[in-house]
Amino acid sequence: MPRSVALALSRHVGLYELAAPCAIFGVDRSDLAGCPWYSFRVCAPGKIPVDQWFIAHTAHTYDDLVSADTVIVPTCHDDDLRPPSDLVEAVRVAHASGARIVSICTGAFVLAEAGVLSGKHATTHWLHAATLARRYPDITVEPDVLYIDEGDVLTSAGKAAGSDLCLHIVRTDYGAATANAIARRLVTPPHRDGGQAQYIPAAATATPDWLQDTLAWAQRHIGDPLTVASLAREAGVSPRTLNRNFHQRLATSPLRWLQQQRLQCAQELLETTDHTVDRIAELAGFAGATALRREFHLTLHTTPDVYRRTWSVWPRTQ
DNA sequence: CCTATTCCCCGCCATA
DNA sequence: CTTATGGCGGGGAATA
Repeated sequence: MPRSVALALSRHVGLYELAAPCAIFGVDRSDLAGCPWYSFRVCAPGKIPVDQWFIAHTAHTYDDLVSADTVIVPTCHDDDLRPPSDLVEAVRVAHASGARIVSICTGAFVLAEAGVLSGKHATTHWLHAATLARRYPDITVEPDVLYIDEGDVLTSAGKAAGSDLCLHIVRTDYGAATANAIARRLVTPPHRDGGQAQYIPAAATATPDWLQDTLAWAQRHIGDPLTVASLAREAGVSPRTLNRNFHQRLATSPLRWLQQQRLQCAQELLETTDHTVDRIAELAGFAGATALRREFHLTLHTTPDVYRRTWSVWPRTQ
Protein backbone atom coordinates (compact mmCIF):
# COMPACT_ATOMS: atom_id res chain seq x y z
CA MET A 1 0.00 0.00 0.00
CA PRO A 2 1.44 3.35 -1.00
CA ARG A 3 2.04 5.86 1.75
CA SER A 4 1.15 9.48 1.33
CA VAL A 5 3.70 12.19 1.94
CA ALA A 6 2.82 15.86 2.29
CA LEU A 7 5.35 18.66 2.10
CA ALA A 8 4.40 21.85 3.93
CA LEU A 9 5.62 25.13 2.47
CA SER A 10 5.68 28.36 4.38
CA ARG A 11 7.12 31.79 3.67
CA HIS A 12 10.90 32.09 3.45
CA VAL A 13 11.26 28.47 2.44
CA GLY A 14 14.47 27.67 0.60
CA LEU A 15 14.85 25.75 -2.62
CA TYR A 16 17.58 23.57 -1.16
CA GLU A 17 15.41 22.17 1.61
CA LEU A 18 12.73 21.25 -0.90
CA ALA A 19 15.02 19.42 -3.29
CA ALA A 20 15.48 16.18 -1.38
CA PRO A 21 11.87 15.50 -0.43
CA CYS A 22 10.65 16.32 -3.93
CA ALA A 23 13.29 14.23 -5.67
CA ILE A 24 12.99 11.29 -3.31
CA PHE A 25 9.31 11.11 -2.42
CA GLY A 26 7.84 13.08 -5.29
CA VAL A 27 9.41 11.20 -8.18
CA ASP A 28 7.91 7.80 -8.85
CA ARG A 29 10.44 5.12 -7.90
CA SER A 30 8.15 2.14 -8.16
CA ASP A 31 10.54 0.68 -10.74
CA LEU A 32 13.25 0.52 -8.08
CA ALA A 33 10.96 -0.53 -5.26
CA GLY A 34 9.00 -3.11 -7.22
CA CYS A 35 5.78 -1.85 -5.65
CA PRO A 36 3.80 1.38 -5.59
CA TRP A 37 5.68 4.49 -4.53
CA TYR A 38 4.54 7.27 -2.21
CA SER A 39 1.80 9.60 -3.23
CA PHE A 40 3.16 13.11 -2.83
CA ARG A 41 1.57 16.50 -2.44
CA VAL A 42 2.84 19.96 -1.69
CA CYS A 43 0.72 22.07 0.65
CA ALA A 44 0.78 25.82 1.20
CA PRO A 45 -1.60 28.62 2.11
CA GLY A 46 -1.61 30.41 -1.21
CA LYS A 47 1.39 31.48 -3.24
CA ILE A 48 4.77 31.16 -1.56
CA PRO A 49 8.03 32.77 -2.72
CA VAL A 50 10.86 30.26 -2.78
CA ASP A 51 14.27 31.80 -2.19
CA GLN A 52 13.18 34.97 -4.07
CA TRP A 53 13.70 33.42 -7.50
CA PHE A 54 10.54 31.33 -7.76
CA ILE A 55 6.94 31.50 -6.75
CA ALA A 56 5.36 28.25 -5.67
CA HIS A 57 1.69 27.83 -6.02
CA THR A 58 0.32 24.55 -4.97
CA ALA A 59 -2.81 22.54 -5.44
CA HIS A 60 -3.18 21.82 -1.73
CA THR A 61 -3.53 23.77 1.49
CA TYR A 62 -2.56 22.98 5.07
CA ASP A 63 -5.93 21.26 5.45
CA ASP A 64 -4.54 18.52 3.25
CA LEU A 65 -1.63 17.91 5.59
CA VAL A 66 -3.70 16.23 8.24
CA SER A 67 -4.71 13.27 6.13
CA ALA A 68 -1.13 12.38 5.12
CA ASP A 69 0.80 9.46 6.58
CA THR A 70 3.97 11.52 6.64
CA VAL A 71 4.25 15.30 6.97
CA ILE A 72 7.49 17.07 6.09
CA VAL A 73 8.24 20.55 7.40
CA PRO A 74 11.30 21.88 5.58
CA THR A 75 11.64 25.31 7.14
CA CYS A 76 10.43 27.73 9.72
CA HIS A 77 8.72 31.00 9.08
CA ASP A 78 11.00 33.97 9.57
CA ASP A 79 14.28 35.17 11.01
CA ASP A 80 12.92 35.08 14.53
CA LEU A 81 12.07 31.42 14.06
CA ARG A 82 8.48 32.07 15.08
CA PRO A 83 6.44 29.49 13.17
CA PRO A 84 3.11 30.39 11.56
CA SER A 85 0.27 29.33 13.80
CA ASP A 86 -1.83 27.72 11.06
CA LEU A 87 1.05 25.40 10.15
CA VAL A 88 1.71 24.60 13.80
CA GLU A 89 -1.93 23.70 14.26
CA ALA A 90 -1.96 21.50 11.16
CA VAL A 91 1.14 19.64 12.38
CA ARG A 92 -0.41 19.16 15.79
CA VAL A 93 -3.56 17.68 14.31
CA ALA A 94 -1.66 15.49 11.86
CA HIS A 95 0.48 14.09 14.63
CA ALA A 96 -2.50 13.48 16.85
CA SER A 97 -4.12 11.45 14.10
CA GLY A 98 -1.07 9.24 13.75
CA ALA A 99 1.03 10.88 11.06
CA ARG A 100 4.78 10.64 11.04
CA ILE A 101 6.23 14.14 11.34
CA VAL A 102 9.54 15.06 9.72
CA SER A 103 11.51 18.29 9.89
CA ILE A 104 14.44 19.59 7.91
CA CYS A 105 16.65 22.41 9.09
CA THR A 106 14.63 24.98 11.07
CA GLY A 107 11.42 23.06 10.52
CA ALA A 108 12.15 21.65 13.96
CA PHE A 109 10.86 24.91 15.43
CA VAL A 110 7.45 24.21 13.96
CA LEU A 111 7.40 20.74 15.46
CA ALA A 112 8.57 22.11 18.79
CA GLU A 113 5.85 24.75 18.82
CA ALA A 114 3.31 22.07 18.00
CA GLY A 115 4.47 20.15 21.04
CA VAL A 116 5.34 16.95 19.20
CA LEU A 117 8.98 17.07 20.35
CA SER A 118 8.27 17.26 24.07
CA GLY A 119 10.51 14.94 26.03
CA LYS A 120 12.25 13.78 22.87
CA HIS A 121 15.65 14.13 21.27
CA ALA A 122 15.80 16.43 18.28
CA THR A 123 18.20 18.31 16.04
CA THR A 124 18.17 21.34 13.79
CA HIS A 125 20.63 23.53 11.95
CA TRP A 126 23.64 24.01 14.21
CA LEU A 127 23.30 27.80 14.01
CA HIS A 128 19.93 27.54 15.73
CA ALA A 129 20.43 24.58 18.04
CA ALA A 130 21.08 26.75 21.07
CA THR A 131 17.94 28.81 20.40
CA LEU A 132 15.85 25.67 20.12
CA ALA A 133 17.24 24.29 23.37
CA ARG A 134 16.70 27.57 25.20
CA ARG A 135 13.18 28.11 23.97
CA TYR A 136 12.00 24.54 24.55
CA PRO A 137 13.74 23.18 27.65
CA ASP A 138 11.87 19.85 27.54
CA ILE A 139 13.55 18.93 24.26
CA THR A 140 16.97 17.31 24.27
CA VAL A 141 18.74 19.08 21.43
CA GLU A 142 21.61 17.23 19.76
CA PRO A 143 23.55 19.77 17.71
CA ASP A 144 26.11 17.40 16.24
CA VAL A 145 24.07 14.74 14.49
CA LEU A 146 22.81 14.52 10.94
CA TYR A 147 19.33 13.46 11.98
CA ILE A 148 17.41 11.80 14.77
CA ASP A 149 14.75 9.15 14.38
CA GLU A 150 12.30 9.07 17.26
CA GLY A 151 9.91 6.80 15.43
CA ASP A 152 6.87 9.02 14.84
CA VAL A 153 8.94 12.21 14.85
CA LEU A 154 12.14 12.71 12.88
CA THR A 155 14.33 15.80 12.77
CA SER A 156 17.33 16.60 10.62
CA ALA A 157 20.06 19.21 10.63
CA GLY A 158 20.58 21.88 8.01
CA LYS A 159 19.53 21.53 4.40
CA ALA A 160 21.80 18.80 3.05
CA ALA A 161 21.07 16.53 6.00
CA GLY A 162 17.47 16.47 4.81
CA SER A 163 18.62 14.27 1.96
CA ASP A 164 20.12 11.78 4.39
CA LEU A 165 16.94 11.75 6.43
CA CYS A 166 14.73 11.24 3.38
CA LEU A 167 16.87 8.29 2.32
CA HIS A 168 16.70 6.95 5.86
CA ILE A 169 12.91 7.08 5.68
CA VAL A 170 12.93 5.23 2.37
CA ARG A 171 15.20 2.66 3.97
CA THR A 172 12.70 2.23 6.76
CA ASP A 173 9.72 1.95 4.42
CA TYR A 174 11.17 0.06 1.45
CA GLY A 175 14.45 -1.47 2.62
CA ALA A 176 18.13 -0.76 2.22
CA ALA A 177 18.43 -1.95 -1.38
CA THR A 178 15.81 0.49 -2.64
CA ALA A 179 17.31 3.36 -0.63
CA ASN A 180 20.76 2.57 -1.96
CA ALA A 181 19.46 2.33 -5.51
CA ILE A 182 17.96 5.80 -5.22
CA ALA A 183 21.19 7.12 -3.73
CA ARG A 184 23.03 5.71 -6.73
CA ARG A 185 20.58 7.26 -9.13
CA LEU A 186 20.88 10.64 -7.43
CA VAL A 187 24.65 10.15 -7.32
CA THR A 188 24.66 10.92 -3.62
CA PRO A 189 26.49 8.81 -1.08
CA PRO A 190 24.30 6.19 0.60
CA HIS A 191 24.32 7.46 4.15
CA ARG A 192 26.19 5.77 6.96
CA ASP A 193 24.10 4.56 9.76
CA GLY A 194 24.95 5.49 13.32
CA GLY A 195 26.36 2.96 15.71
CA GLN A 196 24.21 3.70 18.71
CA ALA A 197 20.51 3.07 18.10
CA GLN A 198 19.06 5.83 15.96
CA TYR A 199 21.67 8.50 16.48
CA ILE A 200 23.65 9.27 13.39
CA PRO A 201 27.15 10.65 13.70
CA ALA A 202 28.03 14.12 12.52
CA ALA A 203 28.59 14.83 8.88
CA ALA A 204 31.99 14.11 7.51
CA THR A 205 33.74 17.45 7.34
CA ALA A 206 36.47 17.98 4.81
CA THR A 207 37.60 14.37 4.81
CA PRO A 208 41.18 14.19 3.55
CA ASP A 209 41.85 12.28 0.37
CA TRP A 210 43.86 9.52 2.00
CA LEU A 211 40.96 8.77 4.33
CA GLN A 212 38.41 8.73 1.51
CA ASP A 213 40.64 6.42 -0.47
CA THR A 214 40.99 4.13 2.50
CA LEU A 215 37.23 4.02 3.04
CA ALA A 216 36.65 3.19 -0.61
CA TRP A 217 39.34 0.53 -0.50
CA ALA A 218 37.81 -1.02 2.59
CA GLN A 219 34.39 -1.10 0.99
CA ARG A 220 35.79 -2.90 -2.02
CA HIS A 221 37.42 -5.46 0.28
CA ILE A 222 34.59 -5.72 2.76
CA GLY A 223 34.51 -9.50 2.32
CA ASP A 224 38.13 -9.88 3.39
CA PRO A 225 39.07 -10.28 7.02
CA LEU A 226 39.94 -6.62 7.48
CA THR A 227 41.39 -5.38 10.73
CA VAL A 228 42.08 -1.93 12.06
CA ALA A 229 45.76 -2.66 11.54
CA SER A 230 45.28 -3.52 7.87
CA LEU A 231 43.24 -0.35 7.36
CA ALA A 232 46.02 1.68 8.92
CA ARG A 233 48.59 -0.05 6.75
CA GLU A 234 46.56 0.72 3.63
CA ALA A 235 46.15 4.33 4.72
CA GLY A 236 49.83 4.67 5.49
CA VAL A 237 49.30 5.96 9.00
CA SER A 238 49.50 4.48 12.47
CA PRO A 239 46.42 2.83 14.01
CA ARG A 240 46.41 5.63 16.55
CA THR A 241 46.18 8.32 13.88
CA LEU A 242 43.57 6.35 11.99
CA ASN A 243 41.49 6.12 15.11
CA ARG A 244 41.74 9.84 15.69
CA ASN A 245 40.76 10.68 12.12
CA PHE A 246 37.76 8.39 12.25
CA HIS A 247 36.53 10.17 15.32
CA GLN A 248 37.24 13.60 13.97
CA ARG A 249 35.70 13.22 10.52
CA LEU A 250 33.28 10.32 10.89
CA ALA A 251 32.41 10.41 14.59
CA THR A 252 33.02 6.72 15.01
CA SER A 253 35.87 4.27 15.52
CA PRO A 254 37.47 2.21 12.74
CA LEU A 255 36.01 -1.08 13.93
CA ARG A 256 32.53 0.36 14.46
CA TRP A 257 32.65 1.84 10.96
CA LEU A 258 33.75 -1.49 9.52
CA GLN A 259 30.90 -3.26 11.27
CA GLN A 260 28.42 -0.74 9.85
CA GLN A 261 29.71 -1.40 6.35
CA ARG A 262 29.53 -5.15 6.86
CA LEU A 263 26.01 -4.87 8.19
CA GLN A 264 24.89 -2.77 5.24
CA CYS A 265 26.46 -5.26 2.86
CA ALA A 266 24.71 -8.13 4.61
CA GLN A 267 21.38 -6.29 4.45
CA GLU A 268 21.66 -5.91 0.69
CA LEU A 269 22.61 -9.54 0.24
CA LEU A 270 19.67 -10.67 2.35
CA GLU A 271 17.33 -8.54 0.30
CA THR A 272 18.62 -9.41 -3.14
CA THR A 273 20.03 -12.94 -2.98
CA ASP A 274 18.99 -16.30 -1.58
CA HIS A 275 22.36 -17.15 -0.09
CA THR A 276 22.40 -18.79 3.31
CA VAL A 277 23.03 -16.61 6.31
CA ASP A 278 26.39 -18.35 6.74
CA ARG A 279 27.40 -17.49 3.20
CA ILE A 280 26.26 -13.89 3.58
CA ALA A 281 28.21 -13.54 6.81
CA GLU A 282 31.26 -14.72 4.92
CA LEU A 283 30.69 -12.43 1.92
CA ALA A 284 30.12 -9.43 4.16
CA GLY A 285 33.31 -10.10 6.08
CA PHE A 286 31.84 -11.16 9.40
CA ALA A 287 33.75 -13.62 11.54
CA GLY A 288 30.80 -15.96 11.29
CA ALA A 289 27.02 -16.18 11.28
CA THR A 290 27.04 -15.65 15.03
CA ALA A 291 28.78 -12.33 14.61
CA LEU A 292 26.28 -11.32 11.95
CA ARG A 293 23.29 -12.22 14.13
CA ARG A 294 24.80 -10.33 17.01
CA GLU A 295 25.23 -7.22 14.89
CA PHE A 296 21.68 -7.48 13.61
CA HIS A 297 20.36 -7.77 17.11
CA LEU A 298 22.41 -4.87 18.41
CA THR A 299 21.65 -2.28 15.74
CA LEU A 300 18.51 -3.42 13.93
CA HIS A 301 16.81 -5.21 16.83
CA THR A 302 15.91 -8.14 14.65
CA THR A 303 17.35 -11.32 13.13
CA PRO A 304 18.69 -11.87 9.61
CA ASP A 305 15.87 -14.28 8.81
CA VAL A 306 13.11 -11.93 9.91
CA TYR A 307 14.82 -9.11 8.07
CA ARG A 308 14.96 -11.18 4.91
CA ARG A 309 11.30 -12.13 5.13
CA THR A 310 10.41 -8.47 5.54
CA TRP A 311 12.54 -6.99 2.79
CA SER A 312 13.43 -9.69 0.33
CA VAL A 313 12.78 -8.74 -3.27
CA TRP A 314 12.40 -12.35 -4.39
CA PRO A 315 9.01 -13.72 -3.44
CA ARG A 316 7.20 -10.51 -4.13
CA THR A 317 3.75 -11.93 -3.77
CA GLN A 318 0.92 -9.64 -4.85
C1' DC B 1 28.22 -20.94 29.19
C1' DC B 2 32.93 -20.20 30.73
C1' DT B 3 37.81 -19.32 29.79
C1' DA B 4 41.94 -17.77 27.33
C1' DT B 5 43.71 -14.95 24.00
C1' DT B 6 43.63 -11.67 20.68
C1' DC B 7 42.06 -7.24 19.19
C1' DC B 8 40.51 -2.61 19.94
C1' DC B 9 39.99 1.93 22.22
C1' DC B 10 41.60 6.07 24.20
C1' DG B 11 44.12 9.02 27.66
C1' DC B 12 48.67 10.41 28.18
C1' DC B 13 53.00 12.00 26.74
C1' DA B 14 56.97 12.58 23.69
C1' DT B 15 58.12 14.11 19.25
C1' DA B 16 58.18 16.56 14.78
C1' DC C 1 53.44 28.17 20.46
C1' DT C 2 50.12 25.42 17.89
C1' DT C 3 49.03 21.31 15.59
C1' DA C 4 49.32 16.57 14.04
C1' DT C 5 51.52 12.12 14.73
C1' DG C 6 52.91 7.82 16.94
C1' DG C 7 54.05 4.79 20.77
C1' DC C 8 52.63 2.92 25.25
C1' DG C 9 49.65 0.64 28.41
C1' DG C 10 45.47 -0.28 31.12
C1' DG C 11 40.97 -1.65 30.64
C1' DG C 12 37.48 -3.62 28.02
C1' DA C 13 35.29 -6.08 24.26
C1' DA C 14 35.29 -9.75 20.76
C1' DT C 15 36.65 -14.16 19.25
C1' DA C 16 38.07 -18.96 19.42
